[in-house]
Amino acid sequence: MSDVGARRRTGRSKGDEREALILDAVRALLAEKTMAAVTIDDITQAAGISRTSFYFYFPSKHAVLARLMEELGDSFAQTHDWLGTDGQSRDSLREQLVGAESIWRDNRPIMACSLQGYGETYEPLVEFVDRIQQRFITGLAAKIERDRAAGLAPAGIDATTLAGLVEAVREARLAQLAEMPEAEVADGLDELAEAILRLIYGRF
Amino acid sequence: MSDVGARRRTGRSKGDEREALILDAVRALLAEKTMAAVTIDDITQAAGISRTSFYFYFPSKHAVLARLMEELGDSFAQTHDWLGTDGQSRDSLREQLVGAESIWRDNRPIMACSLQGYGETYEPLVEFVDRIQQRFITGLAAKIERDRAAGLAPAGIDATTLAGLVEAVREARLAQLAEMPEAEVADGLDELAEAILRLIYGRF
DNA sequence: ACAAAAATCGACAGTGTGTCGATTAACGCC
DNA sequence: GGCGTTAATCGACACACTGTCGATTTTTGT
Repeated sequence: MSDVGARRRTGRSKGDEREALILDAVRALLAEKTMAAVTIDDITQAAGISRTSFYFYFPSKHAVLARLMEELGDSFAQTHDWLGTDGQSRDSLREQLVGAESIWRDNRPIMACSLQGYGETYEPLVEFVDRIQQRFITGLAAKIERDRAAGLAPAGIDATTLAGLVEAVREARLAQLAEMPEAEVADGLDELAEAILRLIYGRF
Repeated sequence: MSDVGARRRTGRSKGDEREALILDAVRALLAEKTMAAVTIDDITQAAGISRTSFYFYFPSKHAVLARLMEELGDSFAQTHDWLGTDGQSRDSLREQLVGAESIWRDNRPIMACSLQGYGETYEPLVEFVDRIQQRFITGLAAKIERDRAAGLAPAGIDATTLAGLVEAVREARLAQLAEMPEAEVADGLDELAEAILRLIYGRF
């Protein structure tokens, strides 16, 4: 269940348990406050450990957030199947959006941190978020070029740029939807799908 | 040249001058550091005043930023003429974007603060940014509905929602463009205009 | 059982914020 | 041109949060 870092040589338990405790504490705190407002003392108090113990496990608050996000990065990677399709594939797109929205909804506070620009000071975090976005953007750019070559999509905007624009609406809207009552989500996703298709395939 | 707040009864000069000094200092500092990294001591030092003097003029760093932004709010309001047109009016849209981009470029650090989500803790600032966005969104929503009634634009997405999506791409892209060399801007704005038109008028 | 490494602790030093009471400078008026 | 009132400035303080140290206690492998 361990064998994670090179820090502990054998499969210890006490430490990993504490680590999980900290992660949980932060998750819980994030439900009430914004990350910037959460203090180390809040965390240690919630986790029932002492200040110094925290620093034994993580070098800073940012590092905790990074860990929290890493777990999510994998989830998102699994919702990219639409990128593999050809043409509009509206249903596949919708499915992809449904998946992404539910990740957003389930991890609202954590996701919010990234676009609140928290951790602008902490390079690793910025890079990490960037990498996830880039993965989506390059994937989408490839799909767009494929579709254009097949005559399914109009030219007119550089494929990578366009993919970036799509990513921007997608993210902005998912963030909003995750804040809204679940009943309105279905419509919201339909609209978002329509918007994305217009961006890529729209003519006028 | 004064008569601003109710704080000073007569048209003093020393105070206003100092206030301007602080504003300038922050503007200058913002060119190097991010707002979160700028400290009050940085400001007072750059402005050549003492810590307490700063607090005489502004209650906090946020307040300075708010002031800086207010000045910009007016500028933006003047670039909304496209919203009054009917139909695509690509040229007018482009013009509007050119104007907005140049404001962005000239005030990059300040604008960046708002979308870095700095001041998430400071309600007035959040509200202010919101209000500016809302002005654009409601204006655009009205235009969209007008165009739809005239049969110039397809239905399918709630007008206000769509306006919000447009605002999202617009802002995201303007932010990026302001970071790029000026030579690439022209193309970038063409692409952005195309994307916006696709969102509003696109069919497929 | 016993050394080595993991984990915990209390106390400290640094940095940044915002506030207080007191002091100095500027104006308005007679 | 002095004199009260208000603007402006100052140094020092109290507070909150971060991150680090050296010392101490647990845990664990053999």
